[in-house]
Formats: sequence, C-alpha cells, structure tokens
Amino acid sequence: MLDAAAAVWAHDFSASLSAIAERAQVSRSTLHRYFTDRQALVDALLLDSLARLETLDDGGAASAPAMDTLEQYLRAGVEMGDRVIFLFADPNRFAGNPHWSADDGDGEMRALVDRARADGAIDERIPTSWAVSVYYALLYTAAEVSNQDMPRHVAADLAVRSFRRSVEP
Amino acid sequence: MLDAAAAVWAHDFSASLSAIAERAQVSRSTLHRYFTDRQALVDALLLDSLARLETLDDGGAASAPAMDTLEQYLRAGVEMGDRVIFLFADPNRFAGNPHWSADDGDGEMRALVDRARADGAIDERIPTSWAVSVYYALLYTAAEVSNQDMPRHVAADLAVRSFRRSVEP
DNA sequence: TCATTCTGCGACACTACTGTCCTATTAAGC
DNA sequence: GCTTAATAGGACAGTAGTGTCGCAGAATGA
Repeated sequence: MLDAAAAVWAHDFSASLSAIAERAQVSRSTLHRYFTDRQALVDALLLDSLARLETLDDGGAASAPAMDTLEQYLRAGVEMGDRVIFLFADPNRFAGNPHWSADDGDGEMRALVDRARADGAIDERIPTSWAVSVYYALLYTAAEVSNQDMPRHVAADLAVRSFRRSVEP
Repeated sequence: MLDAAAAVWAHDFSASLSAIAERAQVSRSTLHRYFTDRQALVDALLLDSLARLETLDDGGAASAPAMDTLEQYLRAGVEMGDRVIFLFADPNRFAGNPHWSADDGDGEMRALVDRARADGAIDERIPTSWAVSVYYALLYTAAEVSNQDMPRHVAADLAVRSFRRSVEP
C-alpha cells in the first residue's frame, strides 16, 4: 500500500484514497483499516521513505571524502524513484509535520556540504543553501526522468556529474 | 487576481478559490465573474505566464551564442518568481491542457540546447532531455530560494553558473 | 442627480472525498 | 471441517469546495 501511495502521490498529491486503494488492489475498507485517516497514511509513507533514505545513508563510510558520500547518497536516492518524488516534489508539502523537521536530513546535508567544501570539492563562493537546493533538485529531476526518458543508472550518472560540476571550484 | 493565484498556487496548487479571492482582496463572487470556473483561472494564469516567458525570450538576439540566450532566458525566468514556480512545480500539472503543448517552450528549448551543443557549450554525451530537465530544475530552484534564502539576482547568478558548469564539456 | 456598472454578501444545490459502520464472503491456521 | 481473522462491498452522514443566483450597497460617469 505504501508503494501504491508513493506511486500515485508522486504523480498527484491530491489524489484520493480510492485511487490509492485501486492501485494497491485492495478495497478502500482495507486501506482504512491499516491507516485510520489520510494523515496516517501520509505520515507512514513519509516515515518509511525517510527511513529508507537513512538506511542508504548509513552505507557510506564516515571517513570517505564528503563528496563521495554525497555521490553515493545521490545514487541511492535515485534508486528510490517515486519515494523521492513524493518527498521532494513540493518543499512545503510537509510543512508543520512533526516527522518532517526541516532539520531532519537537512542539517546532516548541510554538514556534509560543509565538509565537502573543506575538502575543496565545493567552491567557497557557493552558499551551502544553494548547494543543498541543487542537490535535491537534481535528485528529484533524476528520479523524475528515470520514470520515462532513460534508465535509472544513466539518470544517476548524469545527476552526479551535474552536481559535482555545478558546485566545484 | 492572476498575481494572487500565482502566489497562492505556487505554494499549494490544491488551494481553494476562496483562498485566492482572499489573497486578491476581492470576494469569491467577483473572482467568479472574471473566471467562470477554476479551470478558466488556471488556463488564464497558464496563458499569461507563458506569454510573459515568451516576451522575455524575444529579448534575445537570434544571432547570439545559444548558451548566452539560455542564460538570459534563465535570468529573466528567475525574475518571474511565483509564475515560474506555478508553471514548473509539477511536470504533470498541466498534462492534457490544450495550452500546454509539451512542445510549447519545450521544442524551442530543445532546439536551443542543440544549438548550444553545436557551439561546443554542451558536452556531446549529455542527452538533450537531461540538459533541458536540469535547466528547468535550476530555474525552479532559483525562483524557489529567492523567495526566502537570498535576493533574486544572486539566485539567478548561481543558477546560471550551475547550469553552465553542469552541461559544459 | 440619475443611470449604469461593479462589488460584496449570503443562500443554495451539487459534487467529490472522507471516515465510520455493518454484513457477507473469503482466506488462514489448527 | 471448524474457528478465527482478514477482506470486499455497500450504505451512511459529515465536510469542504464548487458553481449559480439574487439582492443590496458602492462606485463610476454622463
């Protein structure tokens, strides 16, 4: 059901629960048993998606160059496809949601960018906020185009290349 | 009213007409007189926003290097702020809308990218579709961050730099 | 001033989605 | 086979948004 919700909501967040139930091939009753209301489903999908991001994140050795960690994280994110689109399509989508502390992945991401800057992989003149924004924008874009235009790994390669080039000195 | 609609819908496309009327400081009745239904307002805003993009586009000399035209177009787009966010927040938002021929700005954009590639400003290995996607992603991102993090022209500078670097050989 | 137009306000029916409930049917486990 | 749990299907009221209408007050302009 979470997969169905991600697939449907990645395309249109205002889609009804009926649409999700249909996609998941269950009745609306069943959907409602597992998730009392719409908010519960949103939260569950949000938590699950964030948890997956975390998992992927843990794969990276803390000792590796920060830019390599960013790259690995980016590639893994692209693999998540619809989940990433759901998460990052609209920056205001989860405003006010307790599970979506703006600090969530964001603080970590900023720290990573700052480390990469210290390593000389990011130009001094580029604000951290811009680097982070571009990072998410490319992640989202790669996930988006890999739904139609090209295979996932190609999109991931392009996103990685574009990100490194975008921010390097 | 169009400005109000752009401002509100840039933040949340599912926002009600009441919200837009309130933002525009008119009654819902008045809004309804000018735009019979929701679709009419969407179409009007879509057409108006596309027209503004066209106008900005015309400023570029056809003889200039394609990449310079792209840059100028990008800068002008960032100035449009909410209109751009409204247009490009969700790639599927206007699917099926007669005024949103995927070919609209897209065919033109692809042609521009191909010219830039011929000029040597874009790497041969980068697919046109990726360059176009990145272009719109950076345009959207710059419009987005210039609503909060930094002044418009700074965001535009960063977007231009990031785009050129992203795709150059 | 008067006539015309525009606007705001409220009422209304209609629609779509939501959340809840109940019942018959199916599947699973023993 | 029997018991238990899970599911599908439908009915239901409640809610929010939509589109339409009529009317009263304000603004505009001759």
